[in-house]
Amino acid sequence: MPLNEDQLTQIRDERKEQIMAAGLRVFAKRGLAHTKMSMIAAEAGISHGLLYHYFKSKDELFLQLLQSAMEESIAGVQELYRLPGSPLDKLRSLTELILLPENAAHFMLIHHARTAEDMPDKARQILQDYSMKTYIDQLLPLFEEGQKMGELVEDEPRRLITTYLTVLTALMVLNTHEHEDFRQMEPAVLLRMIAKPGAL
Amino acid sequence: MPLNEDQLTQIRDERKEQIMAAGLRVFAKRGLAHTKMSMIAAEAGISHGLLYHYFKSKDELFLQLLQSAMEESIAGVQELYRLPGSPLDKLRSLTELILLPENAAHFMLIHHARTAEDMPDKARQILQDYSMKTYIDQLLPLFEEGQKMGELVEDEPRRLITTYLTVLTALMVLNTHEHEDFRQMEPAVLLRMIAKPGAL
DNA sequence: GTCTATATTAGGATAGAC
DNA sequence: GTCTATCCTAATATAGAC
Repeated sequence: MPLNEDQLTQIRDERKEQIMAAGLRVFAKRGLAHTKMSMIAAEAGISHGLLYHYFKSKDELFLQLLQSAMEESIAGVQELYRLPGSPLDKLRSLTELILLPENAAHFMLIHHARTAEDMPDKARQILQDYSMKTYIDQLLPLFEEGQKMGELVEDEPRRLITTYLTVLTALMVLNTHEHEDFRQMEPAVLLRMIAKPGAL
Repeated sequence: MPLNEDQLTQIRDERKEQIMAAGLRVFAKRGLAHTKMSMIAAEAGISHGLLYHYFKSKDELFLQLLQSAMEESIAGVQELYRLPGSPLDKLRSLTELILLPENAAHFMLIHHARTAEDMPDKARQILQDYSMKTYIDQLLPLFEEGQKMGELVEDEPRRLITTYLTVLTALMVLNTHEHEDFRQMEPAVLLRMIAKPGAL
């Protein structure tokens, strides 16, 4: 018996999800240029040609993944404000969140988009839409409150946020390549950069 | 009049240096797989074919560059002991050294070797020869002295060194892509991770 | 919807002229 | 010692069979 409209739609949606999950894993590990479509096809367990049935090109697949990775990372920061605890507690949560291995693939994808030399213009556009400034603006109230409460050092807040985010960003990149030389960071050590000594 | 033996040797040495300098710049930026031999030739201002006259293959050129980058980074750490000042002063110098833009290319080359998926076995061998353990062993006396003097926190020293080097390594990678979003780190902020509050 | 050819181009490596 | 022309493989993308 033939498949009806709904069943076909469902198959298509499932396939697309399956391809995007596979694409995220492979792109995160190897970057855009060095990922072959055949790798993604193999990772997703489908044929090479079918990939092109769902995504017009390698770039298009990458761009869709980048867009959703950016959206999720912004949403992650916004979530902080809904957590209980002091500003320092929330920043500890942020630190843990960023260092979580499950999240590494998203961050790595963004890293590749930021650093690869031959990114399509569309990718640069997406990166600009969610620049560091976006994150700083979101975190500013939290840092200012932490300083008022005496939990955080007195440095100029935007500057302090940039510094801390830079370190976290750097670590999440390293974090992806689970290299035995580099240890899993303890949030407490990192927080010493921004917290008043007594507050930890 | 024909060139004599010495002059030919000199031309060859100069060319080789010229190629290696160009190769370092391009490999550091783009990695092994994504660097085309034609890019290095263009950067060095010579033809594609001449490159192969001096280096058997792309891999061979990369491996020679990796080897010397590793040797120089180890030598840099050893230099610390010849500097004047307290252990904390020396660690401040190390931090500055690692964050220096002039050194970024070397570190980036090593980073690519560590993270790319398709590195030749020879590269993995070189990386093992100069693993994190090498650096830790070199820095251990310095950290122990710093702890004895009350300048550094009391954590287990090898663990503390690993943590600090991991952060520095992560930053030097980010440092390479001079991205306006990420600010140049101030050593003082980073040193808060390892120094006793009073010592800074 | 899915697969197996196939066209096409890019890039590593070599050969041979100068 | 240096360059240009060429070979050859790998990988993106498409066409067409099922």
